[in-house]
Amino acid sequence: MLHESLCHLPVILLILWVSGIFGDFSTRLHILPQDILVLYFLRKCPCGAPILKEVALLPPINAYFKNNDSRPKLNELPLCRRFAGMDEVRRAKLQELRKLGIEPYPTEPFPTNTTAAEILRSYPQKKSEFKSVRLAGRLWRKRLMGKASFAVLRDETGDIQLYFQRDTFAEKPEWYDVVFKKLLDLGDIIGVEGFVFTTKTGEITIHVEYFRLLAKCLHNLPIEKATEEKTYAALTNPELRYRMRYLDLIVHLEVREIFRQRTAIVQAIRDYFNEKGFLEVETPILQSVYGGAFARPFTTYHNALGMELFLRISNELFLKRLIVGGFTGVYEFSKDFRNEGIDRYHNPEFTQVELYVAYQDYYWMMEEVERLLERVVRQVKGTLKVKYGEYELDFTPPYRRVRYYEALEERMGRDVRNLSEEALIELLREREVPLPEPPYTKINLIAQLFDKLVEPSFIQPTFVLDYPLEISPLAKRHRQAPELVERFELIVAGKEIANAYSELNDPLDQRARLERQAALRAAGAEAMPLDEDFIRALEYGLPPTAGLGLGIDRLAMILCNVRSIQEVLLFPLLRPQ
RNA sequence: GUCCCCAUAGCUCAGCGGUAGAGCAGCGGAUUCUUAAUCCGCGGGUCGCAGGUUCGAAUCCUGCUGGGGACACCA
Repeated sequence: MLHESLCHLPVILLILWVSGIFGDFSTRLHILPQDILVLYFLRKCPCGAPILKEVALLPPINAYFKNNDSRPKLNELPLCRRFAGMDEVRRAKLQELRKLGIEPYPTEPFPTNTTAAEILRSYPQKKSEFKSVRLAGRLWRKRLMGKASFAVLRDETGDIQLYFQRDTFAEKPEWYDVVFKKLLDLGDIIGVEGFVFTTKTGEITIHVEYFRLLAKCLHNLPIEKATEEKTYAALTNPELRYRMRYLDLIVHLEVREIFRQRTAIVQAIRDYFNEKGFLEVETPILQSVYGGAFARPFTTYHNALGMELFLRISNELFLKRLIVGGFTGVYEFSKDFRNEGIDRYHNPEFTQVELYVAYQDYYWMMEEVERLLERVVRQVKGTLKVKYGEYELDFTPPYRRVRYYEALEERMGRDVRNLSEEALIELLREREVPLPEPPYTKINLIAQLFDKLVEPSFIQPTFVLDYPLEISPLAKRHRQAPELVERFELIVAGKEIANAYSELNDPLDQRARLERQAALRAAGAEAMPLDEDFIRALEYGLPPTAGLGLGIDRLAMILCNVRSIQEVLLFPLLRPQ
């Protein structure tokens, strides 16, 4: 062996020499196509030992001489190989089922009488009630062992083990051997009927006596597997999860739980408001004048009217019109649309619930928010202490209350109200806070300081109250300080989740403040347009009113302990593919 | 809108100039208490798209598309 290799040495040296002619050999130690050509002509080592045979499998010659069509054509392969790993395997099984007279998408219903969770919860106490169960869901795992097999069924409520035994199977044995073992795939939707028992290892299991295919699944499912030592991740790519949310929901029971909780949050809020006698209403999404918030709107076009319309950025002005109209408490779960950037706290369409209650003020509303959240958090989480990331948030009222300027002074170590614009800009630079959008007004700079330095520091539920008048054009002047308004925000985990005022009901003041906004708008700033009809409504008399906006997505993020808003939106906005 | 990172098998990822890899899923076989079933065998890819550099590109460069993160806007 050794001497054979040695006798190839001259050939190898020849190769190196020829290669040197073709290119910069010093940078590589690999065999090139031209090397192979040399070998091809030499064929044999001077000692007589064949060379080409040994070299023939080297990569370049493979590429060099290989006929591209030498591989078997796809349709020449037997079916089982041709479509291995592809959806077509399942398509073929579907045809096979039809041949056996089994419709893969039957019309007949399959009424169930229990669920996986129900069996797991109640069977140990009430064994006699589970002699004949019917349930339906996806076939989730198969552990085939010859004449008996285990499988897992996943229904809406969770997973339960199935047991199939050839000899006790009610149908013909072929149903076990062919239909169950060969033609059913993971992900297929089936209905099963049988009795519940406990295995030797203590797992509650359905002994299946009859099953029915209800819908064939034509895709391979990414199925998660996990043990103590190791987890085989299934579907973690966020893009795929959001684009194919149905798949995400099939695979991840915890994702289903997030959306159940989101719905539970909405229901708890609705229940609370309804018990209070507030009226749930619906107001226009398509508006010819938008308002109620600072935001760029989406525009659309009405063909018959021949006019531009806006998707609402807020429903505030409509709800106040309803209070003018005589309702004392109205609320709406409002999907609002804002034409702004997308990040983990912002989606272009999002949901808030807004509530307006006549004859109340923001102090009353603060207590109302505490009572509401106490109820909602307890109902959804079963406790008032909620884990959010590294924090444990405590929703037990009362929440800390801190005035806007006092919080700012506490954080900055001095009162910033008397500083000049230049001094404020300097202060922002000093604290490494990016400058806001120009024009730089005192109030914009102060608001930037507050938003960047103060707000994120409130982790536990905290009311910040008495905001500057300039940044709150719809809130009533503070009863003691005319440069402030009666407004609060609720901050949790450093983010605003609610915003409320004693609503401005002085039509003259409101007109002046909105005209000021209109002037700012004309100067290029983001500000509210003037809604003449809204002013007119106020002129008819809005009772003293407390108003609230509560961000449902943000609240859901906190209560579900997720860090991105996309996790609490079933179908977050993504670019189309 | 700006900057940084990512895109390889159905899924999760490795490879980062020299024949495209693993685990899970899939296919064939064995298996009547398994549970990540196990054991034996097998297949699976336009390496996001388009150019460029190179004898040779999944790998290096440029552009594009999509996503993630940060910033800006905003809630």
